[in-house]
Amino acid sequence: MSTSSAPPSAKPPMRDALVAAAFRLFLERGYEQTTVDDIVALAGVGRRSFFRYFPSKEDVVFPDHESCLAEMTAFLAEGREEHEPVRRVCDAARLVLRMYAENPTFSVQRYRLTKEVPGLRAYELSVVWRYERALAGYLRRRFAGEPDGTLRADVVAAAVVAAHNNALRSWLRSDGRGDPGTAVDHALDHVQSAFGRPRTDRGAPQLPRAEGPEDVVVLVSRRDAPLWRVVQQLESALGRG
Amino acid sequence: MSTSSAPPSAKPPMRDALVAAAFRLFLERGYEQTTVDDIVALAGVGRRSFFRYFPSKEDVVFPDHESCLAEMTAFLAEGREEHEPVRRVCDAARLVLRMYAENPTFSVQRYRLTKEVPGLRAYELSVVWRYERALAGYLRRRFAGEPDGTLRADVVAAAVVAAHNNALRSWLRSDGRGDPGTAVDHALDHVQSAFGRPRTDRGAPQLPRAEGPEDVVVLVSRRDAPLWRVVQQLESALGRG
DNA sequence: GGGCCGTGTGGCACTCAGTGCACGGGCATC
DNA sequence: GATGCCCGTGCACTGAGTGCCACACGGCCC
Repeated sequence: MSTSSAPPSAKPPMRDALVAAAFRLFLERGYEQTTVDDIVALAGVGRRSFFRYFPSKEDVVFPDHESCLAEMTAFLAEGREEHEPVRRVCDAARLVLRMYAENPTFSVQRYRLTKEVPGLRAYELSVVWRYERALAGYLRRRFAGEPDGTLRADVVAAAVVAAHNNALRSWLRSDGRGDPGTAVDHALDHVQSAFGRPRTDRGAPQLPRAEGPEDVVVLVSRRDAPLWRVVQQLESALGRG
Repeated sequence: MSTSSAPPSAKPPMRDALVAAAFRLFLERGYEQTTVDDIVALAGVGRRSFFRYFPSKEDVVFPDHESCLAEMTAFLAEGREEHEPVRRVCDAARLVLRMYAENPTFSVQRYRLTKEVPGLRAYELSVVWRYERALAGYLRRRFAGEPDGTLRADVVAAAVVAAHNNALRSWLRSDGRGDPGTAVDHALDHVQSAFGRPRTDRGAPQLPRAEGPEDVVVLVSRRDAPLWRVVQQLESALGRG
């Protein structure tokens, strides 16, 4: 029952006690109405110890993001060349979803807090920003050399984060009922179909082969037609999106 | 010459004096090494007056974003049905660029500050977030009723902001030399070509007319070819991108 | 002119987040 | 048992932000 026999990433019970005490007070009297002294009094520890575990009062609301960010960084670092870049960052975003889905009630409580308290919202933004920069950094490396590589990397990273958050928030608004996975998959598919450029064509292309005339599309367009319309017609001609 | 005759948004000179004093100190000894007492001492005003004009120490670094946000909100509110939505939010983003471009040296100084100081970075994120929510709110209204309308709205807004910031930051890194407009236009074109689906086709399309065979492009593609490659070929065939 | 406002400003005291530092107690090692 | 170390604690301090009151200035009515 003791946690003292787990050398790697042993969870200090004190940390968890602080988080529990903090959330109890935050929920019953609000974040700003709760002082750090209140928290440590309820947890039965010294005030100084709070700041040993959490650099700031806001950090106690997001106790697991630091490790999740490290997990995402590792996941992106171990990415191989054969991974399609956009697909890879979508999978990385799913790591964050998994963390939220592991503790639905906790996630919903935190969501309600961050929605109400401006300071927590700002803090969450800086956390999300670090995720986004991790994704963008990975994409920049993968797109290196391509024209507008960094631009595309930044835009795709932002789109992936936005899609992920859109689905995540809608799940959180529903009190964490149901499976958030399918909604996030759908949202990320949306982004992937808009941006996904398989890079596998440099190695083993695996491009599906045309097998007959019915697999060929001929598009006739005016040169000065708006590109969006051409793409729109092209999409419907190809039977997509 | 007096400002007493301008009831709406009359600029108190005290506000400007505080901003000037603050930046002088921030630049010469750093943001965190400068206290609010230092600022008010240099500006020759009382400490209490500082917090009359700026709700927090961070606000003095972004003295014009509040009005710019109001400007953007008004710009989006006056948007007509005939405006293509994605195009409209791109134009709204250009309002922010214009604000930065109006004071290049100030913008560059602020950029250096926000890059170094984590607290300012977090504050800037919350400002950018409000811009993004304004854009997303507009798009949600325009996409209302469409399947995945809110998802598309959030993703497009995030992409527009990311593209804008990508170009803006590269301009800021170059010490504000040159014209940021073309880079931002290019970045936003990138987003528009990925997402732009004009709705004008319900009204008067105004499609340009082809005038001869040299204005016609014929593209032959396999039906199962990756869309991105087809678009790429299409772009070069049309002489764009 | 002498009161009566509303507004802008300064001063003061206070709360609270966050930090530096030094102390004390367990705990392993030699 | 002495040494060093890690962890938790108490204390004093800085600095941001707030509430409250006093004061000065200008107009306005009586």
